[in-house]
Amino acid sequence: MMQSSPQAAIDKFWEFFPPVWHTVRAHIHHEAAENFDITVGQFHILRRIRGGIDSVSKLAADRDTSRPAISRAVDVLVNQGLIVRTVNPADRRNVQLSLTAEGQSLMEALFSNTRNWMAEKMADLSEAELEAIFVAGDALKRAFANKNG
Amino acid sequence: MMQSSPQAAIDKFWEFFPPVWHTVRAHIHHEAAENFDITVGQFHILRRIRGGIDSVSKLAADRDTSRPAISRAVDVLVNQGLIVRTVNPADRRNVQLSLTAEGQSLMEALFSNTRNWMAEKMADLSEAELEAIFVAGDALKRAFANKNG
DNA sequence: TGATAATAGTTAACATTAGCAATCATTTTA
DNA sequence: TAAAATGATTGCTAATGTTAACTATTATCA
Repeated sequence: MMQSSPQAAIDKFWEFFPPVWHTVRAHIHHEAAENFDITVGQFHILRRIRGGIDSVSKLAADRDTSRPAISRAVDVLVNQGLIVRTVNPADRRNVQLSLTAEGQSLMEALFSNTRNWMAEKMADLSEAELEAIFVAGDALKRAFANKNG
Repeated sequence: MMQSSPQAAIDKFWEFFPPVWHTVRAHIHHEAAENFDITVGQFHILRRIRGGIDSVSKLAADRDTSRPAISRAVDVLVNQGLIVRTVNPADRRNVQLSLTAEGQSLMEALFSNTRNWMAEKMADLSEAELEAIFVAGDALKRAFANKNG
């Protein structure tokens, strides 16, 4: 094959990454708004809290946004009953965020919904292609998903 | 290997796709704001115009956003001298958008900058991994990047 | 110890950007 | 030709982001 120079891989990246992410994001946007009454931004905050990113500062760092923006978004989610704030007794400045039972079941429903949709879309991928997603995913994560952005 | 079920591939997708995209987006955000004085949203509009998506309606459809939002963003870019509006003589309702010389050179500089940054990041990927990016990219594009989002 | 700095989070004021509804001009359809 | 549809823009309102200032708590260090 011998087509796989880094430059060509970068071209390929720009060919598939934005449209694929856009499609997935659009699906979540639609589902989240239509069936679960949350925005994509809220979804991504809930997703991170579910993944253990449990403070305003960590969320702000992880999303590359300001603390005030997160603080307000958290306000809304608390009022919606999806997450709770708990003061950390070990450091009373720190407010730990966690999903409520309702928040958890919402996320599980939304994830399961999205997984089913993705599984349909990926149904006719070959074994080799699925394997390539593993290899490429690990490679890209190693190359890009590290601390120094 | 035999690990490559669709379900496992979906897990992998969620493991690498958001953080990788976030890192790339953060780099562009930083470069675009710091050195070129445009926002990420503006960058993505310029990128699409550069790719031949040349009207407000097409941009709105491609970005899954409203025409008014695009129209106003275009206003800003026109005032910045990066794009021009040209009424299409064949259909005078249609306003065709194109990059000015300045817009073109800005995009070329930003792309080249980003390519260099990506090439550094991807420098130590193996030949097999680069090849996997091709296969996985085509597969994901086929699965997700089609008209019915 | 006690003053000072640093950290976590929130609030305030302001700017940007998004959305929907309505409008204008132009083209297509019946 | 009259009515419907399309492309683009503008007015108004809501959501979201940013910086600066403020409160409370913890860490530093002279």
